[in-house]
Amino acid sequence: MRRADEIREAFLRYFEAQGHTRVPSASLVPAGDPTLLFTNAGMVQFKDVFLGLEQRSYRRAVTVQKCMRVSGKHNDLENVGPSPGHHTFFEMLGNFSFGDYFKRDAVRFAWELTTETLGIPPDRLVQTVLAGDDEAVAAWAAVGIPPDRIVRMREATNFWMMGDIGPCGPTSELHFDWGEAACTCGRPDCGEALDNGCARWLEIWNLVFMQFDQAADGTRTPLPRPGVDTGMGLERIVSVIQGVPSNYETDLFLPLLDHIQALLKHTPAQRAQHAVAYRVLADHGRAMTFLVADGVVPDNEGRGYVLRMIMRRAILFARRAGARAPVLASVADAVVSRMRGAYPDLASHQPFIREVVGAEEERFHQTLDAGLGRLDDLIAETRRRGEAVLPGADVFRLYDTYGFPRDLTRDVAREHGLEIDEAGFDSEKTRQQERSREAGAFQSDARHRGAYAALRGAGVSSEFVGYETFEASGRVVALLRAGEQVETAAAGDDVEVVCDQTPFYAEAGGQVGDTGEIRTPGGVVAVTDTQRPVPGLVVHRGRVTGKVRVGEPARLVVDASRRWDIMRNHTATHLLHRALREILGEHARQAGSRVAPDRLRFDFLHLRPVSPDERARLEARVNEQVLAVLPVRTEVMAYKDALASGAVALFDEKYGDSVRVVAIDGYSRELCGGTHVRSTAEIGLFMIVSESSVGSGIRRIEALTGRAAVGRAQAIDAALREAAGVLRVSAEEVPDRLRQLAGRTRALEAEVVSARVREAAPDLDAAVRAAPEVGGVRVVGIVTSGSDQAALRALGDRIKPRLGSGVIVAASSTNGRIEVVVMATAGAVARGAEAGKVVAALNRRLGTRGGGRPELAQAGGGDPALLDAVMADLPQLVREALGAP
RNA sequence: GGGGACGUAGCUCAGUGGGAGAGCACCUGCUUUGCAAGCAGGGGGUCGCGGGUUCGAAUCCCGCCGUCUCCA
Repeated sequence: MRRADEIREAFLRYFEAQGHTRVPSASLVPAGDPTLLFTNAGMVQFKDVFLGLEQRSYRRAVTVQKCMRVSGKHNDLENVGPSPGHHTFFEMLGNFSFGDYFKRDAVRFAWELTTETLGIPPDRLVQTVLAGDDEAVAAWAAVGIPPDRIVRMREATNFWMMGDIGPCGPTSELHFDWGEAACTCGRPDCGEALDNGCARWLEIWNLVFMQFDQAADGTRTPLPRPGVDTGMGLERIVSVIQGVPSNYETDLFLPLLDHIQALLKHTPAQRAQHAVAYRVLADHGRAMTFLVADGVVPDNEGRGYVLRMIMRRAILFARRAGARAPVLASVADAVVSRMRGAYPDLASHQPFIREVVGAEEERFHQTLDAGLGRLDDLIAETRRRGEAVLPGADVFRLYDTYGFPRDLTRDVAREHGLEIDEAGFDSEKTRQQERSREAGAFQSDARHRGAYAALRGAGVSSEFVGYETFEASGRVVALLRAGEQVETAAAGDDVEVVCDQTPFYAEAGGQVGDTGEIRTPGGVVAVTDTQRPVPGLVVHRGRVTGKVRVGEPARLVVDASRRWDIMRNHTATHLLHRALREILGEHARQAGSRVAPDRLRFDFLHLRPVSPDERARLEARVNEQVLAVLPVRTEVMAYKDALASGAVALFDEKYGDSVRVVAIDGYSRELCGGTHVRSTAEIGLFMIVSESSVGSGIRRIEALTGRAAVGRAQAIDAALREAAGVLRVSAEEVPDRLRQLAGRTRALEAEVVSARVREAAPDLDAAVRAAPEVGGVRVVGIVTSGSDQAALRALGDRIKPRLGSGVIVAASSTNGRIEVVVMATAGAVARGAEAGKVVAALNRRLGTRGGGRPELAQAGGGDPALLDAVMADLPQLVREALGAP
């Protein structure tokens, strides 16, 4: 038996021996590809190469690619666990030809590798081709497979397309025959040709021959330089070679299953009983570990949401298998120790993985606890109604709004002898799905790149010379107006200009595009933005004055002071990245950035807010590097050499085989195509202006450098001086003085209320003594000025105990309007003297508006001039309120 | 991208247009010295932020921010 690690390495070595370049696995997060949630095949990182948009220094490549598949026609999350061969995360072995070898060699390599290197008996392998692909049949014949043994299939299984349009072609598949005993379909003619899902036949390798370019109308034209893209699932080939029918019985998974058994303290019998849960934990554990290592953190949308779903599913299965304590962090440890040999960066991210995973597991338990509480209420209510089924809408709300899983609801309901309305739940869920689908989904970006891809295909390209200079001479090689190629552009036109060389930096890696001017003999284009829609093509966007023509010489001049601001911010971004990892921990990797002239924005992985102390240390640390006057150097080297030298690569960026490294002497090394100052001293000053959250697990820092930082420092200083002047203290004393004043203001406000009450106090006793009685209810009226409703309430509260039983009307004329509070004691209310009724009567006389409850009512507005007369007439008013004559 | 819920004292939360609350925690005193001690008193709040409606908004409406959650 051969170990999976050996098989993986044997694959890479075989193709290296055949002249292939070993290319590292790309991140699970596809670089700059909004059409794809995760890298789901080996060819993803070569997509632009196949599309002819990108050149590599090699024409043959071999990879072991990390892949995620969570949804699609062949793979739904529900299958993972019950099925022995489905995974969310897997490794794809692949070899690629970019216009180099084609069918004959691809077939020969596949045959040699499987039968000789891996030693699979030839008679256990079955070949399929697309019906009519004689070239493929001939290729197999060349390695000794009789054409009558080759299975011809339809386009549905043996034709591959990247999307609606673009490269596509026939495929040839290699299937493994587990033998008659493995047959599950039971048909006498059981064979691969039936394509009926029989377990006897296992697809192990798919060879894609990229032969055509499909247009939007469905027509296919032959590609000038056809290529090859193959994919073989590592887990499957290992199961074949190790002779086990389930991927989970290979040495890729057994150590994980053993670890889980120890974690759950299960006997072998219990392990067998919970086989599905074990598979789910092992599979999802791998997916989760690799995703977090690639910078994905649990979230409520996009990739992070998929990660969360996977983790929660794993936790639920663990619970079902008897787990009562957190398990995921421990599973992640097992994955790291099993896979760190092939993926060394797993180990360096282990602390962060543990933290992310542990926090998510804890959060899910909170969600479950909260949901259980709501479910208890729901069950009690259903029983009270004498029903035996929980309504589908309620069960769905529990799931949709509170994240409480349907399966758990069912389990708990059954413990109480109740069922759930499954059909009702389903129809609610269907409705929600329809709503969401209508709102749109991911869309392809292939179309709008069409015009640029055509230019590139016609041999148009631009060389960037802006690392060394802000000005250059070139020639206008293309003009676009409204997306169409034109020969000339006149004054006022908004155009896109392409020149053969340019000092303008096109927006990339978070750095914004340059602005400036392009001068030609006949006119000038004021450039407001620079973009690179496809590799190798720089597009200047701007408005024409005069006239511009294709073929004219051009002088390209970048707005230098703006570019300097950008360069200061970009170099500062690198310093900040390094400082973050020093101070917060190595997990604090970049998750996005924007480098503009007026500020820089930097997003990074971190699970907590950055404390004021950490923020101050970050700022100080970056400024230390500025003051150290460190030289900034760039060099171009091979990708793997750059990584070996310790350069930081970003997981959401895409790199060719040759990369540029920006090194800040002795402090930071990053792969980066951006523009930088020559020495950190040129940054001048670095200042953090804000720290915030942009989603779970990701924080954002915004900062300034150079001119902007100085301007801000001056503005803050001026504001502080002004405040100090107003407060008549030194700048340092401002915070203490403000605290003191705020406290004093609060005390004074309280004082005013009690003073008003006290002031009125001598009158209170008199007023109470003089209070007339109307219909058995004593009536106290009191008028002040300048009191708000809170003060009037306080006044009423003082009168109440002296009165015993009765109605109190406290009024005030304040700021040209009346404020009234009416209180009625319980006894008065019992006799019909409700505060609300009294206020209603007052409203009629005073023009105030308001109301309230029987014990307390308030009103305001009205005409203060009427107040005294009306208050004198209070007894009559109360009489009306009582309904007496 | 679409939907739902939540945001009130340090914590957990109640409060559906009329006086900002409870439990726990904290402070003081008394009592008691035995397991979540008791009693009395007290401090602590921009009711997420900003608009609007209203005589009056924690409460209703709009926008924003944040958190949770489902779907794509």
